[in-house]
Amino acid sequence: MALMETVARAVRTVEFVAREGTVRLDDVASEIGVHKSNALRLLNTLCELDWIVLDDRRSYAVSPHLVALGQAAASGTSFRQALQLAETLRDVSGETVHVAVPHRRRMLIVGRVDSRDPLRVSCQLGSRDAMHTSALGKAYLAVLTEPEAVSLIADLDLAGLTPFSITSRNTLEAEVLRTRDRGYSLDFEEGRLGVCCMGFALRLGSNLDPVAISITGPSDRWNKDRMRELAPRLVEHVRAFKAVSLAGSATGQTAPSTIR
Amino acid sequence: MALMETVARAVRTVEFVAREGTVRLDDVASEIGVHKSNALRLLNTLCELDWIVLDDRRSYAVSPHLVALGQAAASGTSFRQALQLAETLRDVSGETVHVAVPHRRRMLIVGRVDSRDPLRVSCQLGSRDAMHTSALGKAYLAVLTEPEAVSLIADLDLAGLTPFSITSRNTLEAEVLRTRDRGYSLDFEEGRLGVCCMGFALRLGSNLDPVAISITGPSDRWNKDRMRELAPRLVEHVRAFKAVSLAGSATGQTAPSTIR
DNA sequence: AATTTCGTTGCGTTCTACGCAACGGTCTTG
DNA sequence: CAAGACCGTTGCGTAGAACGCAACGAAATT
Repeated sequence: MALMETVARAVRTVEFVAREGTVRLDDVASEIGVHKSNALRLLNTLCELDWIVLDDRRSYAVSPHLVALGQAAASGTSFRQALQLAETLRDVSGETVHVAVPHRRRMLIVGRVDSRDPLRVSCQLGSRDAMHTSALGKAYLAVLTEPEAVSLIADLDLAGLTPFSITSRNTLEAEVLRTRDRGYSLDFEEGRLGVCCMGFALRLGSNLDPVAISITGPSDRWNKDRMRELAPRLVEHVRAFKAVSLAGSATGQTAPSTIR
Repeated sequence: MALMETVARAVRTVEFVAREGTVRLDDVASEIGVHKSNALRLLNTLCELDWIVLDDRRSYAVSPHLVALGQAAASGTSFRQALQLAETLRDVSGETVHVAVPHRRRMLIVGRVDSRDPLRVSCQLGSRDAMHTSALGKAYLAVLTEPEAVSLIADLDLAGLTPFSITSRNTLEAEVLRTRDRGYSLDFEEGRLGVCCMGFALRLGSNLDPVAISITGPSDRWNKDRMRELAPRLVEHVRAFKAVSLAGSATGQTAPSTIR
């Protein structure tokens, strides 16, 4: 499988610009590792295609049109399904529900259904949580096979974020095992003080990366007791959803995507 | 200026997949106009770069990672500014405020601040309104120079969406002139029955496309009287914002006439 | 189990993308 | 205000990548 270099460079360029917010020509050239004349053609082409814009004569930024692209990605069939479950879980728990996928050893938040309570926890779309300090990450690790999980954990940087963070590989592996038995993951102020989470993971597509879902709330009310009280209902909703989802994909036929 | 074909093909591929939701190899090949072996390499490369995923062994979809990209685009400096103004206008008017940019002869909605009223109007991010039937479009047309506006209007498809839609070029040009004098655009059920809008446009970057902002509400309460009542305050907020924005970005220099 | 459909691979050729180096504009410094 | 530095831009030749072709192989369909 031969990778197309030019495409890779273009993609890296767009991601670089998006990450930096606003960049200059030489920045791109050095980041991508090409001559500046080539970086210019790359940028010119991407401008022509409306993916990048000249912010101020000599500084480039990503084009607003990419917002529409991201929106399309968030409206994909898999996500529509996941968000539907997320809404159910929000209604049952009353707390904010996040949807995330693994990305570069972290969990990338791609969807959200906010709690109706004014006092709530809500993460920004596009932000990325560490695997070992979030219910999202631990739920994801728990649906992987044992060797997959172990090798992934071996690659993680187990930096502590709060006094409750797991910082040892052995502890994390044991926690993942317990999560697998339990059927859902937990996070009591491991990622952020005052914030607790409960997480699930599901495989939507057959060979698609699993998706993680977490219920996030303030530690005052979204605590161990409350979770234990709601766990059976929440687990049941996830189970039922998995059954429907699998049944739908088994026959191969999902709803035809009518866009627009 | 030579355009890079491979990059263009890759971009067109991504946009095609995003538009369709889920596609097969041959679809891409015929859409892009290349041999299927080449389409395969394109898709393989984009998969490797995590921009596209295999949904089900033989159907491709856009990757969730593009959500993060779109989010980055929506967090750009220009947009943060525009959304800030949008929030002010929402608070003053009580209605939903949309932010849009021109894209392929339509107005692409890239930002939104919702009304706090449960009964509200709210357009989906990424959707595209026609220019001649929206306050967004008419506000945009009004900040263009006369020849620019005329040539753009000449290219529009003036299909009527409601009995109140403008469907004649002369009427539209006259309306744009009146909008320019007035300082804001209006839309009384021209795009959708029961929905009224009031729009503004501003140039944020020096040679960036102008951004349009509209205040959208149900015709029952967001009517001519209410708009007339609030117009002075709203216009003043927009004016003040423009002043701050210009002072911050440029030395007061107007955009060079040559774009691209 | 046979047939068709569709994704995959190797190879040779063409054309594109790349680096180089010189040019010319704009912003900075003495 | 002038001299210099900086940075974006352009033409050109070449190396190498991208492309089409055609055969292969694995599913899906009958």
